[in-house]
Amino acid sequence: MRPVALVDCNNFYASCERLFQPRLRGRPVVVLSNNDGCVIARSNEAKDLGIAMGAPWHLSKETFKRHGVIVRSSNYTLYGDISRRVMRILSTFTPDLEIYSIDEAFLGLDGFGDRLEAHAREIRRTVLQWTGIPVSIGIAPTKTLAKAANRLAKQGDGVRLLMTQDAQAEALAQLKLTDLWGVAGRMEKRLAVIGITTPLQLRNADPHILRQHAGVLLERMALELRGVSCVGLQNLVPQAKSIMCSRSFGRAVTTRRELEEAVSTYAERAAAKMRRQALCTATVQVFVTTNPFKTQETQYAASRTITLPVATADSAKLVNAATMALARLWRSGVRFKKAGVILLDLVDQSSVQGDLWTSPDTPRNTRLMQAMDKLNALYGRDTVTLASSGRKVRWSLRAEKRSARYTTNWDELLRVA
DNA sequence: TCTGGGGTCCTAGGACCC
DNA sequence: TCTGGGGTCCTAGGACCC
Repeated sequence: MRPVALVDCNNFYASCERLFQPRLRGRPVVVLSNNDGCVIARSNEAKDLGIAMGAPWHLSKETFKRHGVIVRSSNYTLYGDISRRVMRILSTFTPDLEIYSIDEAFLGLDGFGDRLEAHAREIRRTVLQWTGIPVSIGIAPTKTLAKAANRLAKQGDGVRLLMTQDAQAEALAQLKLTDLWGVAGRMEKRLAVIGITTPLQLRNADPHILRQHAGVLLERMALELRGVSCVGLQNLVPQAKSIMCSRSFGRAVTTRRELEEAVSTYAERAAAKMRRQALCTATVQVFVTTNPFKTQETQYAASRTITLPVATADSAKLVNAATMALARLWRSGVRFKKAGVILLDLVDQSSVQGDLWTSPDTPRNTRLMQAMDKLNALYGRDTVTLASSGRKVRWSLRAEKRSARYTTNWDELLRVA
């Protein structure tokens, strides 16, 4: 049985804010989302006041004031920086580290025998001492159980082991279904239909019945709750599969021009983020929604996907595609509240290459520069590399998974472009 | 007036092909 | 009047996570 630890920073954003402002310690602190829209982090004191995750600020301002709640706008640059420091420390404790989110990591802890708990306490002490961030650690044979252990660790003294069947059963008996990793409101209702209302019932349920009525994820979860590991540790950071940029509007948008401007900006930002990861794509999706909180207003939510003939990392082409997708979503008279652009089917720019033959009549350097110019125009600046031998120029870009083709035929390349 | 943003995975159903 | 069936691919949408 290979023990897995989940290390989770307590109230991460709120703890980060406290690092540099000691006066925040011991007081209720909340951190707000992007446009100071809603609560995305709470200190324990704020939780004790009953402030809910996701609570809209404009509805709770008065209550916050009354209780002396300290409110901060979010500072993602700071949180990212502190996160990297915490993760670096964790990486010194094990070679098996999976950074799961900005404030959580799974650690493989093989070979510690009965010193597991002492080791966990050492990790906890070190992170706190070196960064000032308090963490909780749950240890179990599977990730799902480690998650549950972590939740109980937070209620206790910061470390919780669930390495035996007895300990696991006792722990699951203390939790609600929705405390489990992967069960939220909708799934809770679906499980209730087949008579499952507690984590222990889920653990003991027939996996085949679960798969039929609640999907393959729940089947896997039941196995994980029994201590059968189905979700392995990933210590390599996987390549992104999609990159998104989206925003809610401060007020409803009703003109096509405004909506187009917003979507163009998002497409550019998403493309820039994609290039930073040396990826490119042929698939651009745009989505729009009305304000779901205004239930008396007519609701509209839709998305459209455009597939380009060739993959690219070039902003202009992606913006163009996004605009085309938006044209199919536009409806006059609709009060748009949010829009976004998602780049899908991302692939490595360097994973595709091709050969082209240049004219022997021009000097080699000129030929290369001409080739580079053409490829840059096609795929976006700095996304193409060339290597030449004789008249042959090998260019590298990216492979396209489904829809985009690549070709070494200049005419077709230019026509497509 | 004011309710986040960035992801992953799964599935239902339509299009299309033979 | 009767009006295939099976397979794959793709899209949109749902559910969940932090």
